[in-house]
Amino acid sequence: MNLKELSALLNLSQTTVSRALNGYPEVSEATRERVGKAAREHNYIPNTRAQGLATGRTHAVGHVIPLSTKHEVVNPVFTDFIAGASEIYAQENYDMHLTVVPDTNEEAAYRKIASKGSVDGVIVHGPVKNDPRIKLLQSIGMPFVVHGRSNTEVDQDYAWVDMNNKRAFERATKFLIDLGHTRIGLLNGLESMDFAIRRRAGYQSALDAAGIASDAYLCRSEEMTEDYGYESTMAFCTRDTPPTAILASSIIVGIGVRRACSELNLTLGKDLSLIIHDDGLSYFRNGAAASQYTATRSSVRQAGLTCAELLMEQIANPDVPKRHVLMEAELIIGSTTGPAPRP
Amino acid sequence: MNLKELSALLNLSQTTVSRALNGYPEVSEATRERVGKAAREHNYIPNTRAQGLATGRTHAVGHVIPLSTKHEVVNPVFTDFIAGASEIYAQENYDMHLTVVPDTNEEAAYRKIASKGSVDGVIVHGPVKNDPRIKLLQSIGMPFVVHGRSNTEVDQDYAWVDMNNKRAFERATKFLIDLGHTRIGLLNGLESMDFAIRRRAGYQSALDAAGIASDAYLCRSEEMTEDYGYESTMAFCTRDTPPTAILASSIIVGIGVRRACSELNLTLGKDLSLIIHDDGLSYFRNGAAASQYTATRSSVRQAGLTCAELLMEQIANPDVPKRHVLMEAELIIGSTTGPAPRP
DNA sequence: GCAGGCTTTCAAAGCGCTTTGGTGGATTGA
DNA sequence: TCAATCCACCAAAGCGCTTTGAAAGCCTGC
Repeated sequence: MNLKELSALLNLSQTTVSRALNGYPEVSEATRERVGKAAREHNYIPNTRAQGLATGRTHAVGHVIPLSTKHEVVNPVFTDFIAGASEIYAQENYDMHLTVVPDTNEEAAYRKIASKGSVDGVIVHGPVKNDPRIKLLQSIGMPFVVHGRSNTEVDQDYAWVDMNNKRAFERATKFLIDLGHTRIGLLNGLESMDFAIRRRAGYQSALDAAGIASDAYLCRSEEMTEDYGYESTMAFCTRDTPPTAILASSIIVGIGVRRACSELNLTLGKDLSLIIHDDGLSYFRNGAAASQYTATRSSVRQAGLTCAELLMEQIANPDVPKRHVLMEAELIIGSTTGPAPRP
Repeated sequence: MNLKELSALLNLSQTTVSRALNGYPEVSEATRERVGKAAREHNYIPNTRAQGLATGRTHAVGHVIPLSTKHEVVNPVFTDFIAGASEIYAQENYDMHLTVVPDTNEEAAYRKIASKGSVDGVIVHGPVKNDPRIKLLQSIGMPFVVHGRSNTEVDQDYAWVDMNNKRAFERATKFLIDLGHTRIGLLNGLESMDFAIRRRAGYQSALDAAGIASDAYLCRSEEMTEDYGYESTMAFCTRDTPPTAILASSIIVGIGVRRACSELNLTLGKDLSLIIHDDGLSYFRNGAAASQYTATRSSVRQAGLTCAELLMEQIANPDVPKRHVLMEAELIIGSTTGPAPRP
């Protein structure tokens, strides 16, 4: 059933039917109801492509996942972000397009997305240092919101939603230092990514403030898998002077650390302290059990929701000033931290 | 830059430019090259909406996530599936649309997707028993592939890709029985879902074969979160007669079981045996470490890839007979299983 | 030298919608 | 009663592409 058929059925022009359906005032209440009823009865739904062609609006947004960050799509953090965003999309009747772009020619990919005209705006994932995509999207003139930030050298006139990564990791590190730890391992995410750079900076800043020299061996940077946590802990603990505490960039890495500990017969919070960053992942609740992790917590689902909101806002009104949202993480005290063991 | 502008620039008709770009034979090699060059130089990319309107093809597929399965989007299993599928999409230059539909009016949602005309086909996730969506999509006439199956009462003429869930869980249960276990807990997924029903059947069938009565208390059904594994194990083990073995539907549930064990000071493979189903999740490799889980293994990423392939096939040629792919799981022996402890 | 057949190009219709710019008829005010 | 206003509706253009049907130009071969 299309507009033409429906209007023929009703003995009305396409114009009138279209207006009736879209709530324009120049239609009598009587016909509006008649049209609405018929549309419902015959399951009439406007063809989005045609609608998009005519209006220039697609009612869809794109999420572009660079393949360069290895497999960001499969990152549970990404998944929870998407879930948050799609709450807004469902509500606003927007579609979500997922595009995985190979890193070979990212610029071309974004240009393509823009000229294909299949989305009204995009969310930029996994910003790196001085991310070229920002300038690119600005020049193309496509509305976008960045999940995270790029560093400050780039023109700041873009919308972003970020967590205060530096502050969170600074606090966590300081918390460990206050407990007497001096050898603190950092299992960071990929340090090509902006968030990881900031976390590293926070960690470093707390060490500096306490006058503790940092040990390059204790700082690792990888994709945040369970295995990464496991392998790193195993490597750390077969060393002469293992760290007495570890800061892990994700609960998933933390799970790997825990597995290594149980294999090595170390008790978390006693033999080894652990603080994780808790994104509030739906499948990995860091609840109030005896084994709760000490954590910096900030909901990535909420971040997704906020990003989507900002994007909707920008699409609706492109001239609105670009907003920035910086979320602070809470510090949750669990059972995985304790005073540094005496040597 | 659009077709009109481009053809004006080249002093050619839109027809010729379009044909040149789409590889039609009735264009001289000379002009084809001239057109191709100009298109590249001016970053001309056809507008998908217009192309879609004209051809009836969108070059996009839809993944519809029922919200009824609580939050399937955030299920890491889903995520890995998507990653596999998008490999094919990237290769075939297809877009992926993600739609989260509230379970209130699923039928309407699918109809809507069909008439909106924004996708050429869909992948059906999380089929339940006697899933109404199958009949619906068949009647609408939209190409689709089901990840999983619905039970056999439904007309079988549809394409699906599934893992042999029954067989896998039957083998795993038998493996435990052979080790002397008789009280075997089952931490199943949501038993509204087809896959969970089959797993349950496999479990039951092995018990029956061994003449072991099943204990309703030992069978649980929930969303496969880490917490579910943890809580269930805690509940089991504060009982008079706890199970000596557990079968968990996902590595994530298994991780929760392990956490509970370390909290309860139980050694996996000695005090409690555990077999998980391992979907081969990218962020949770069940590698060859000392703590490797005994598992039934089948790559969900591969399943995603295969689903996408079948869908492409069907879109290209709707009259092709519907294919079914049934993947067998391997049984991997790790360190989390051992003989049943003597009472 | 010209009908017939190729090759290469084009104008125009159409995909399903929105939107512009009317039009005809009822209603109002003097 | 007639011009001025409104109201409710409509025909047609246009969004950017593909595709049909036709035509122009160039070879053939008799």
